[in-house]
Amino acid sequence: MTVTLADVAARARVSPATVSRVLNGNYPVAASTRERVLRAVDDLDYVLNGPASSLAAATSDLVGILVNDIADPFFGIMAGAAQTAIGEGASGRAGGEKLAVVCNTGGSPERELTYLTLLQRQRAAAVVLTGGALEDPDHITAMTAKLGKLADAGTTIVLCGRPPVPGGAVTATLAFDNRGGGRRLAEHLISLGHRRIGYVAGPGERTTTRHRLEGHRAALEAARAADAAGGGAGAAGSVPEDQERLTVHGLYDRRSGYDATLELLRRDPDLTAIVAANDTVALGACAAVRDLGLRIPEDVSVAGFDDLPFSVDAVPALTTVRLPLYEAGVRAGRLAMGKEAPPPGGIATIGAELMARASTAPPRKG
Amino acid sequence: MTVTLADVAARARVSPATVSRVLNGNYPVAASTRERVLRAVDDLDYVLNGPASSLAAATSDLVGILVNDIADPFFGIMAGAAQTAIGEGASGRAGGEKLAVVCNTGGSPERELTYLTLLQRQRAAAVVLTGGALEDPDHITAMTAKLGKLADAGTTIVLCGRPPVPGGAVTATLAFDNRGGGRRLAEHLISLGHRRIGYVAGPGERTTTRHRLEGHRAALEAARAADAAGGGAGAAGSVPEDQERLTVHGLYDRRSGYDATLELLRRDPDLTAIVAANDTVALGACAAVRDLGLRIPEDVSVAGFDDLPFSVDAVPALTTVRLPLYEAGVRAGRLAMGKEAPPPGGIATIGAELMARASTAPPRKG
DNA sequence: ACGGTTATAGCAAGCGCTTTCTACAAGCTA
DNA sequence: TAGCTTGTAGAAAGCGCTTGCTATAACCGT
Repeated sequence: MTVTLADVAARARVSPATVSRVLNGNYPVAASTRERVLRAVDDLDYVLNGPASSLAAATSDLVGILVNDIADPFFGIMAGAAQTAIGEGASGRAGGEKLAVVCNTGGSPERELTYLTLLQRQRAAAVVLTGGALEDPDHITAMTAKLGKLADAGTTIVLCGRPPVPGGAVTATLAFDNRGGGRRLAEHLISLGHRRIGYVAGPGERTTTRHRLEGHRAALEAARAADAAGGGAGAAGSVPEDQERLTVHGLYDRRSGYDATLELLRRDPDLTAIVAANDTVALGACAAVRDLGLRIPEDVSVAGFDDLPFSVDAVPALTTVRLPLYEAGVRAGRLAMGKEAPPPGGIATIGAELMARASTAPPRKG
Repeated sequence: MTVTLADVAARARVSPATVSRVLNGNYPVAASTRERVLRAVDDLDYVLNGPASSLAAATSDLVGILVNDIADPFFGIMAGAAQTAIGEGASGRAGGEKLAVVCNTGGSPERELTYLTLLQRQRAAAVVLTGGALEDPDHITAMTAKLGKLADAGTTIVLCGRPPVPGGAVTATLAFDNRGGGRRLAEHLISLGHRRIGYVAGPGERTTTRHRLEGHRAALEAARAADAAGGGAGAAGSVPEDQERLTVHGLYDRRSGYDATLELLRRDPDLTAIVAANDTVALGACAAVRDLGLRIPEDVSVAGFDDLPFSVDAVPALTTVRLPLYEAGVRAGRLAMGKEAPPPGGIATIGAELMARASTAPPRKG
């Protein structure tokens, strides 16, 4: 049968209690005894029974990291960083190691809740939620309740790249400045002279989508006002009134970017720029623009969001908004482990930086 | 305090045993009783104590999926597919749900073993190992031993995209035909007329790297023989003897591709094609080729491996070798859950398909 | 109407660990 | 030397669940 604590104790000629204390390192044990125990552990090739340990201690070493789409490097980078931050610094022995695991919700609210229940069931030590949240009221209610229960059970909760949740259950929130990013990207295009800008948005019910779009619209609004104040239209006409018409929602994948871009350019062939929900979508947008026989950026500028690793290698290199995904992931991991104090108010906003590259340029003269 | 099975039992006016049996659905319970229990569960908002359950049942509902690099879509796609396959088909109630989690080893052998120990400790129901294995003898020994112990403890082990492991501990192996893929890619270039082909390999100690390279070399060897038989050099000279000189090892990232390509073209400016370890590396290779003022594919053809989603949008579209990552992941997940019978001999080889696109073309004459 | 099935449900013994409380030596102080 | 504190280790009571075995009705054929 499998080796148990008692077996180790017998071999080391100590009590099970002593073995437990050596393994957990939370109680003074004489050096000689410790050594004897450790040798017995090695000799017998003992592996702690996690469930038994968790049952007795009423907590486990499981840390869950929830992501919307594990195949998307946006999440992969954050999750990997968090997992690294959680795993490292584990004291060599059985003590410190946490089991940092990532759970892929696929963007489904049901699976998100299921995973949280499963983690709750395992008495997870901490949970990190990444990516934009769904804005469905029922889901928000359910999530708030679930997070509250997790917090009550002693689970640390950290949000990474997702807006704050009311209720005090969350230990720390790292929110991305998606509004600011959207705004800066639009301002960049405006300053280049663009006024008719198509927008390929992500799923409409996600906070990330909404915030980026809000920033975008705000910048356009400001430009319209400025143009009006400056006495009429800008370099390339004026900002269209009906922004809804220049917006198409899709998923965060290439195909959506392709289809939406075709649709946008059909609706308004005079668009001089396309802003995409993220870099993957932007790639699809580029393909669509090219398939229409247009050049980037001479005929149409294209911009993305996230600055994923492949974006700099796109041709032309993609103008995008950089989010410090890795750094945010590391910080989230550290916060989940209590290795770092939460920011004041529990909330920190993480900046989004414009990366102006070759895929955007001034529009051709009318 | 937290609600326990006993609380539910009391409220439903049954014994704890009955509640357990309702929840697990592995024992006949009268419909009326079941309903009463289920209502009590809902009323009290009861969540099973996983550790207690696992301790008593000597098994858990944890399924671990190990990946080398979670930020790489290659792994993300497989892991996501496996997770989906494992999660779905869970009978609605507390019964079937497995907690499918992915663990990021970062390619480190130590972390790989650590994760396996952690999963062993949790009495994981199954483990899926993805990606190429390390060829270090010590690590192989340690892994074989560890997998043996896991198997002894009743954990199902499935390999996905990794060569078979001797010893019988593994339930099923899905091996990618990396050799065949490497060969077909080289044959494609050879048939286009290329003879001096640079190779940007992955980390030398990985099976995937070695197999792809072996396929590549075999095709070149065959071409050399054919050229000789056919009376001399082919369209663009003959296949160089010293293939080592045309091979540079790096990591699976863009930077490695960039650096290695500069190095290759420095060593031999007459190269007419570059084969990269994977698509990400190929992107870096493309950037290097361009920075040297050369055109793709007119001056230098470039090819990748994996057919990641962004590859079709590269400019020019990347010639690559498609691996059915999603399908393989699903199958691995189903095998891990015992939803599918293992292939004969426990091993299935998964084909690799050449995707000839615009980044490869015949070399310019002489 | 009665022994024998069959369908349900309860009893109680663990599963392997953690941790409180207690016990025992030593090493001090006074 | 008596009486403490301090350092170290053991005894034992659970943690909350599963499951083999047992008990009780209800039901059957004859």
